[in-house]
Amino acid sequence: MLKHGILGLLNYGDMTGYEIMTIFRESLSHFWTAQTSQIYRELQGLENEGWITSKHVAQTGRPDKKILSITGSGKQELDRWLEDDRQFNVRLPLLMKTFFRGELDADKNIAFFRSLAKNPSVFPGGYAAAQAAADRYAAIIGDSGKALFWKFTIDFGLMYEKMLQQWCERCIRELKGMQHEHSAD
Amino acid sequence: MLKHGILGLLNYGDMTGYEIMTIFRESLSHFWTAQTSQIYRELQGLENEGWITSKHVAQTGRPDKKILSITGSGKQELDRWLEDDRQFNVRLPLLMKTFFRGELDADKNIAFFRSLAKNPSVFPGGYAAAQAAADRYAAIIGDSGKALFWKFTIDFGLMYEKMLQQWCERCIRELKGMQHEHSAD
DNA sequence: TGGGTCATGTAACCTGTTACATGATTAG
DNA sequence: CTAATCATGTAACAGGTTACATGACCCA
Repeated sequence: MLKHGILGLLNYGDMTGYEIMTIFRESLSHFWTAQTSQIYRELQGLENEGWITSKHVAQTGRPDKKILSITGSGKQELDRWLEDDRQFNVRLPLLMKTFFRGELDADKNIAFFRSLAKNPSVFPGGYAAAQAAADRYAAIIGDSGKALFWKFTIDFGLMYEKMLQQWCERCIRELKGMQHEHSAD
Repeated sequence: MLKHGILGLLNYGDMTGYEIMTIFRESLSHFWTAQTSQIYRELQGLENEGWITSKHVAQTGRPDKKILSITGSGKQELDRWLEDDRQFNVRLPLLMKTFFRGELDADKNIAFFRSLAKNPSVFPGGYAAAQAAADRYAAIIGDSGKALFWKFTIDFGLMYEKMLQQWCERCIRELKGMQHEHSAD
């Protein structure tokens, strides 16, 4: 996944690993976490596969850099990956923990859901910042059709956050209902 | 995550690896995928940590089995994990692909969102089956407080699916809007 | 003089994926 | 007779996490 994400970014234009990292932080990181070290490792993998090539550029006053470009076979691989519509493996750590929270007492659980509803999980920097970053890059990419899909992922994040809040409220209501039943015994 | 999920299941009562696997398929697998082989590997890890113990039971007519039990330190570890409310790493493969779908043409993308909206992603066996499994195990666990959290995860799945459908419809509308603009040129 | 930016990684470890392996009993 | 159920794994590889490493420039 990450490998193809990086390939997708390089498809917008040539970049250094450092630039990939900074764009990644403002875009893909909203739905995929990765450390800098992993990005550099994946870049080596992409080069080994022949999907990207690199050009060493000496600089004075700042570190030398490696400019990376997608190759023809890299573009082909990106398209192949995009066309593959199989379902993806689910992985929601939040639910894994929720599932077993019956071990903890109701007050702790209510506090948990309250804090979850309050803290934005998808855009820690806020929706506006995410949208601003998307607009900034849309101008660079210069293709409104491509930028639209960036926006779609931001829309998803917003809708997800709203849904999460509703779910939290519902869980809190049901937990409070249980508490009442108990005190009525 | 998986390690602690297995620990949580063993906290309901003693089980064999095989039983963990079957319960897993009807519960945790809705938000976490894992192969049988990984479950057995994690079980070895749990035993190495001293969080579970095993008892070999010889059987005639069917394979011998290993009955697993959570230990005191295992229960402690489970609680420690549950109390740790740090945010989790996000990982939404669906959005990774969506982000770059601008490479494909609008018709393909509309078809993609249509199929996504139609096919239930969280409960491939249907909501009713998931709920039935939860009820069945609730009777076994015999603790309505714990069963409530199982239900919460199913509620989440339902709300997520509805949200996903709305998102798909919205994306389709915007893509169609773009097509109109083009044909009006 | 201290922190942020630019710029690159290595190493060890842990977790997830894919493929393979075995074999008896029981229900249709 | 054949498929499902019970019951256990190993091996190799791919991908993600954590910790560590270097160093010059520029701005406050």
